[in-house]
Amino acid sequence: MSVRVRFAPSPTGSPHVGNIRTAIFNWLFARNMGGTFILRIEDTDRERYSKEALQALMDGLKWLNISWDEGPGTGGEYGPYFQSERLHIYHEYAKMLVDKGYAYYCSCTPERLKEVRESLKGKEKAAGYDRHCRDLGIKGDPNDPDKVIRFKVPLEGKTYFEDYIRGRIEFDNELLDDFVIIKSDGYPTYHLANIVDDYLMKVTHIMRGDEWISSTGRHILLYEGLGQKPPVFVHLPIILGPDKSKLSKRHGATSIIEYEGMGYLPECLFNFLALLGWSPKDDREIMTIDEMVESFSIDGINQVASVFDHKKLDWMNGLYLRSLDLEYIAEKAKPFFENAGIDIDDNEKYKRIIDFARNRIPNLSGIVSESEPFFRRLSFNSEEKALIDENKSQRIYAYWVEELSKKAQWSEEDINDLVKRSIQELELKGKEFYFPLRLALFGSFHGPDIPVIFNILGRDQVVARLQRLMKS
RNA sequence: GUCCCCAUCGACUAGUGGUUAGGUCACGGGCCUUUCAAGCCCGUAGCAGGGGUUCAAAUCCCCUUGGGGACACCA
Repeated sequence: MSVRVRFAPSPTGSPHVGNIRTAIFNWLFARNMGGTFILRIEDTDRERYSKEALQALMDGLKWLNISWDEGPGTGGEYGPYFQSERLHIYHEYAKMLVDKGYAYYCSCTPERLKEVRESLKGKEKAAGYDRHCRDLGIKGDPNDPDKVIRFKVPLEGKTYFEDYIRGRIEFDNELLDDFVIIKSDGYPTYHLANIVDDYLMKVTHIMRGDEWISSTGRHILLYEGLGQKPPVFVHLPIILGPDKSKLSKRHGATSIIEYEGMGYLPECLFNFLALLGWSPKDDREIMTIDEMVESFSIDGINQVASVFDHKKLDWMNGLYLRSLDLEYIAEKAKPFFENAGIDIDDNEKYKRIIDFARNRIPNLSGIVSESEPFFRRLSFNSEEKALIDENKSQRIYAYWVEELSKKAQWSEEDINDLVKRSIQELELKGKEFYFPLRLALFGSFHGPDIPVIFNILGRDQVVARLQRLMKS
């Protein structure tokens, strides 16, 4: 049987790297097995639903090149893929569960529930609900605004399941409460919608975050109620912040949209996230999508939560920045220059600058400040001015202006020769030559090699920059 | 508090009874070099603790400790 997996996010916020990592694992698994990757939108929480979040989510997946075989915009024979459009289906199954005695209507008010929870606090075997309506035989309809439908959890016994990477996990039924499956607004809870959809969409493997383990007992019970065999469960370790607590806002960026904004490359983020909790079991780290698809396996998934290490991300992104096609990087960098209001119409010059700047930065957000000296009119502080005005410096500038005017075309070799000649003829030490010259051309003591600067600026610009600083 | 999950360098990980415990990031040192990056080389650093099982345990079992997650008409 062909593998079918799904990524089922809830559009309630910006796409979190933890969720995206789950998407990556599912996608990789589907592609590796030649199976189907489904995108299903779990929008049953109307309070927290956000249209922007949905858009950001789909944009994020597209940015990372994660395509879905079935889902919004793509269609598929098991749709619709928005849970909000499947209410009649959940109602049908909920009614069936009630009819078969697996569930019941409950008319307890939120106030009463709160009181019950308070009174149960501290008790040893405290479940959240006291089963007040369990045997009242209340009649109703899923749409009734004053009733919910609850699942009738067996009072004793154990419920267990076999996790693919953790083995057998079991729960005491008496610790589970009669959880809600249809809310008073007629929408299903995650538990019901999830199980019904996975069953109807013929999902074979559920790969989801670790935090779902404790709910899985309920899900197993639901499958039993439906008379179905549950799919394979694969619970993924979660991603932690540097302080080892669940990765969240206070650890800095958590949304992939933010990473895009900071100038991380999708290729890198995909690679990095894939390696968080998964290993190809050899020493490879930098891998293409195809290589990851080729070597992906559930057996390579770790059961340990992993810390999101920004420093390693930076290293990896720098690597991608330097090794990917120049045209591509230049294209990705454009928005950063546009935002800074820098004119990059001279495409050849622009690309030379990118080629220089890209190997000195961890992400594209730094590319503007790195290459800015090539665009703006240089300014100097008093210390720098003093060096510029020194006799030795002035002699260098004059010598270069004169030499450069002799011909129009200068190769890298020519410039290197000129550098050597200058040092000899003007009888200077290395630093006495390089510092003033680089300062004049690049505005800083530190920076690119002289031939690199020359190559980017071109002869005329170099001459112009020198002449501006010459005392006549 | 209750239930569940987890435990190899600071971080990501390889390791499935016999290894000098390997790789990567970070860190330290060196090389290259006019400088800053990049690159290359070398190095520091780890099996949480305690009991078993076994000729042999990072690997299997138990306990302790530590960390994490879940306990909603949210997912």
